[in-house]
Amino acid sequence: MQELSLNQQVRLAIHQVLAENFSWQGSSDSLVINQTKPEFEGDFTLVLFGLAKTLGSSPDQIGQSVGASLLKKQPALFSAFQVVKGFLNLSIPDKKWIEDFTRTSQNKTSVDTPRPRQRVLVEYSSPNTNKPLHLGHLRNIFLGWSISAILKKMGQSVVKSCVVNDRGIHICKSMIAWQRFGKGATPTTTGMKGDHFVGHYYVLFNDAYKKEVDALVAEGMTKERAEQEAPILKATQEMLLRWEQGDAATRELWKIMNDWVYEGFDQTYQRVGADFDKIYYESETYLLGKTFVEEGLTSGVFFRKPDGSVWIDLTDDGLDEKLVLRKDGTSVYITQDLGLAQQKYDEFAYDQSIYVIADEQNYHMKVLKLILRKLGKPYAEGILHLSYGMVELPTGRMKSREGTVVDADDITQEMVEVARKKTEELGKVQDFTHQELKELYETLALGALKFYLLRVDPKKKMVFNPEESIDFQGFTGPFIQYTHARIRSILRKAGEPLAIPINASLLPKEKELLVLLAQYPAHLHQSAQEQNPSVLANYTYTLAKSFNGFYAEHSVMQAESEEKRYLRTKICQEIAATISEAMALLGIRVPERM
RNA sequence: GGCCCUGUAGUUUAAUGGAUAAAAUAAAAAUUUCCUAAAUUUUAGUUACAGGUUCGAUUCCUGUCGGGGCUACCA
Repeated sequence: MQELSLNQQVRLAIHQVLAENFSWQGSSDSLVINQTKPEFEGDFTLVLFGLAKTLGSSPDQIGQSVGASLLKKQPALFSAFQVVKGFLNLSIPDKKWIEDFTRTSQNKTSVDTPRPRQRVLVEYSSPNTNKPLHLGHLRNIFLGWSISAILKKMGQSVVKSCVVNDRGIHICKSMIAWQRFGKGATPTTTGMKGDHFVGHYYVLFNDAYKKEVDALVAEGMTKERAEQEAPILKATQEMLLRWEQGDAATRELWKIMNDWVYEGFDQTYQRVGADFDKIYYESETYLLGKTFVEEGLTSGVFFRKPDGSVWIDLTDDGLDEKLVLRKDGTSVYITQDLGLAQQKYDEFAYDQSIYVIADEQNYHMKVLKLILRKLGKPYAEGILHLSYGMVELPTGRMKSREGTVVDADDITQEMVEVARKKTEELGKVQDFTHQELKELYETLALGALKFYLLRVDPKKKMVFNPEESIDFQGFTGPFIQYTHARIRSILRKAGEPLAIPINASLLPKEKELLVLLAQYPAHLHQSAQEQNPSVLANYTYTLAKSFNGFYAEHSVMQAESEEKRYLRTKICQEIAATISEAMALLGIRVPERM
């Protein structure tokens, strides 16, 4: 049988006493038990107000009664209590903390998974193939990767997938521009990374398009009309049509340009540590949804308008009528997604299908799930939109057409430069080989970048200021990496502790660390449950911060006694291991030295 | 217009309805004969506004004002 954590032991004990003393019927989960605020004596705090109401007794009376009984019944678990203004503060003896610490550190794998193993599909990073990745994509990638790692850690079976939007008007724009302005240039002849190369032609398209629109407007056409009539746009639309008809030349150019982009994407993915178990290409899946249209018409979920287009009426659900098939018979975005959802289910029989997509698509995802539900698809309920806020600049939203995007490769390289500069200034690793230095810079650069994007609640939009760049000090990845390197440095010298002294007393800084370490599983669970890596990021930072306070005040190697040296060495081991594991779940490596 | 999200120190972010709202950064200062000063310590500064529910509201509800997104026979 698995032993209970301290937290659970306390909760259970309180529950038992309440049942005995007051015949209380509530569940132990409904008890509000917090960590005691530092300005009060104690470790755990039971909030009494809610109980006072249901028990018809004063908070003070309940607190006194429960406190006294706990002390009497479980003197090994509780050493003291105090009732302050409706709060029952309970103290746990040092011995108990150390016991719990040694037990959990010996039994590291006990991040228990009570829930049955589930099959989870996580889709993240679904780029268009007409331009390179930017900072927003990075947030998406890091989130998706991290949540996959966290769910795996919780014992679930995770498949990471990616949908490549390789087809459509956007890539045709780059193709047209390349035909007209490219003069046969390639990434090789220009020395450009493939995705940037293709993105360059996307920009050229927009420049040319804008010029044509302006010219038409100057001739007296309205802007709306001009935007539809611009010859280069017409040409693009014709190209898309030829693509759909399977025109060989069009398909060939399309393939060449997409391959250039993939080469570029792959480099970026590899550098930032993104990987996928399954890649879907829109060009191979975009027709899948059409079978749904027949099915929906038959079952009466969809209806056909006189012009031949097919719709679904969602007004009863507070939404609009939504088109699922154009009058010309071609399918739209939502229809493709219906088909893809089915395909994913056929292939992986998932319990849960997570889509990591920006919150601008909240409506779309709501509709997707709703339609599948109306069609009676059993897997509809497993669909989950992990909606994240977009990364904005101080001036507002990033716009690729206006050239205000923060490019993913650029920002990564910038971080590497910062890492190099700082490392050289500090001069702590002058014995590193060229290769070791290179690796260190990558580790630090990506640590800074990933932590920056993951420390914020995914649901919230975030603002990135290119002027200020990303810090290496304070609430950052490198801060935690540095803390890890410091600990490892101690451990290289200290060796293995021979015994952990159960009866040692704890100094405040030591105890603080034990308390924090005991909270790790709870934070891990929370971040999995909320699908929110920032919980883990915040926790890890607090742990590192707390260690640095300890480090400044106490010496491990020169401890007051051998007993203390062993205890502190053990604490160092556990902190390092926890930091390392938590950071790994965020996709961040931690160095031995820096 | 309709629907959804959002408003916390100068700035970027925390806080299952719980005690005196917490960090970082920017600012001012202090700490290296001692395990890595990418660190630590100290000082000053915040819940848009008005109501309501509650023993208790940053959190829940209503309204006002600000910001954003969606509302395509684009993806």
